[in-house]
Amino acid sequence: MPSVPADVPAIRSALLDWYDAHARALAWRHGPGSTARPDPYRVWLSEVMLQQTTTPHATPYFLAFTARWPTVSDLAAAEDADVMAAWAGLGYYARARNLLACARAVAGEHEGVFPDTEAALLALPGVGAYTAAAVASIAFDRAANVVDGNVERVMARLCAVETPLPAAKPELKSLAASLVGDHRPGDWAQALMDLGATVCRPGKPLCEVCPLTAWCAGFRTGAPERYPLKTKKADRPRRSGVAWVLRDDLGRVALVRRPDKGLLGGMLGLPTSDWSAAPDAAPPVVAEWREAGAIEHVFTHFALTLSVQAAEGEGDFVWVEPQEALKALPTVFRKALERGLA
DNA sequence: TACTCGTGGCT
DNA sequence: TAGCCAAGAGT
Repeated sequence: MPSVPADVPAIRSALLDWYDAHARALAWRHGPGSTARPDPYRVWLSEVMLQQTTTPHATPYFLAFTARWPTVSDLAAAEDADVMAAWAGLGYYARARNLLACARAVAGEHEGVFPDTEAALLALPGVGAYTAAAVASIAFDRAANVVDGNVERVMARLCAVETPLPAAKPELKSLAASLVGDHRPGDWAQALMDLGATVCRPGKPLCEVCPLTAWCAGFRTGAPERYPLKTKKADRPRRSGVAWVLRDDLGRVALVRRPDKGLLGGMLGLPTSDWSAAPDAAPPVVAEWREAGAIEHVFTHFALTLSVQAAEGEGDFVWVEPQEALKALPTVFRKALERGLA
């Protein structure tokens, strides 16, 4: 078990100084050391959007959501379909369902005001250990232990942790906890994450500009990029199926609302076969189907080839104008629809 | 605990 | 190009 970093006050001071000079300007962030109290709604919304999602990808969604729903009460009053459509393309759609559930819990059970403790935040839908700690520290100035993938990597390098992920998670969290303090908790959390994102990067870390090299055991090994160690992941299987692009005499596209649970849950989608079926699976309605090609899409745990067939016809579907459908669909269906319309 | 759950950019 | 990776949560 690696020891707690020596000289905690010096490490904290060095990183906070670095943050004051190098903090990134982000849509949801006030300047470092700002006395303006961040809006908990915006902090929470940004943290949910940033779960497993890059800043460039999340930023336009954050701007669109805050423009359309300026407060948590506005979001709580939104239609489910509008929120799911606005989330389309961002991925991990359970986040959008939980986002609405959380907004409605805050509006209905907390009088529209976000709770200001880590424990109370943790009880909200879609708010886990990371997000509860992040909102508590950034929005409410609580000394919470904010641990994401960046922080895990920084700790693994700083302390040269030889245990591979994911088994090392408790150890890395404990190391991060030893550095948390009451001074500028929100800035501390963001400084650690910014350092991981821009300096202590997964590949080719920029140790020459890092404020922590004096204390970094990984740096002293000469190969800091080796950390954190990881156990090998299983190979990604390949699946296939058929997607059907059916258009009525007005040119509208036939869509289906997917069940709330499971892949792409709660989202609109094209009618498809099972994604293990042979390409001759039975179409949803009788029509003169023609081959329109195929699309590839890679999910987290499998790769998918969808053969696309197109036809004109009628049936019991959600009929949507093609331009609207393209905006409201998850990427895999957007790709298939574009192929079917071509 | 281990698996499910998206997407796009980078190497 | 095929894998890696990103401010994780729910089950």
